[in-house]
Amino acid sequence: MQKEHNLSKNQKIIFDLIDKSGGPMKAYSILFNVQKKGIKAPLQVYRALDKLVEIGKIHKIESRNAFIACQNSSCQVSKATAFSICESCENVSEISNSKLSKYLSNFSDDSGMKYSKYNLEFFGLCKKCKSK
Amino acid sequence: MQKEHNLSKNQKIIFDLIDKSGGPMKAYSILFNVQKKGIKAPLQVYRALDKLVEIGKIHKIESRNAFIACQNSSCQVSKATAFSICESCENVSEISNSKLSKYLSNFSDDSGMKYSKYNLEFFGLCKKCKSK
DNA sequence: ATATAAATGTTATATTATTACATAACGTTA
DNA sequence: TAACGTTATGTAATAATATAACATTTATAT
Repeated sequence: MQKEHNLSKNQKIIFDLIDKSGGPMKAYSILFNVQKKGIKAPLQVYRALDKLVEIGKIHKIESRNAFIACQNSSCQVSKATAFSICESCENVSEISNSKLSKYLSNFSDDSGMKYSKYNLEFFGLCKKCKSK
Repeated sequence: MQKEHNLSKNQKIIFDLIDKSGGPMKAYSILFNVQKKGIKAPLQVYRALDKLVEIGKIHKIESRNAFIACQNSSCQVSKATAFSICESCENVSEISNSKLSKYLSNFSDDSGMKYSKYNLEFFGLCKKCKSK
């Protein structure tokens, strides 16, 4: 069970925006969209994003410098994330596949390193783009 | 068998630097280091980096905005990459584990999307940092 | 030789993210 | 409720990462 976090004002505004957008959003696009709500500076956005990432409400798509709302209600606070990214339309969706997450969470190689976190990004063409 | 690529002058200079460094390097640190060799502008660095990534001689560590020489002689031109990253000392190494790469290369979910590429980054503490 | 593609050089600028510092709101517990 | 510590906010400046646009040169393949 995930801990309830009471989002602050800025955190709520920014989370709602990302969540409603249904896809990944970039920090300065978020900034532009929330200026009418009084959030005027990049740092205000980045601080909210940092917190939202920390508590697992959003994830950063590293290869795109963009942020997406967590689509996985049982998300383990961003410790194990996987995304599929269409290289044509840039659609992103979160993969929740228990076999995959088990496999990766338990993965260990011969380095003797124990991994506490991973992020996986798959790339390809989505159905729509493939059929064009 | 990997195709031989004849690196251009700038590409060679930049690849050699990254390769000799033994770890990930950031673009502007590369720029600083090659200025004595006549490479003066960011774009010259980024162009060489783009090409080196394209042909699989280096990989980008997305979560760190850094570039590392491919440590895997049989690397499939950057279509399938996995790294382990120490969150304390920032040491990065490329994971080459055939089971893992087979598993991920063949992975497909119920989206009907066929993935042509993936990048996986594991995070944790390396042996040295763990024992501190 | 000549056409074509690839690489280079240069300037300017766009995009992404953080530092530093001051203030306000919130939550606890004495 | 007052005092304290923590978290969040506001604001300005700047650092770090990356690309656009354009001119020229070098390499490669007929």
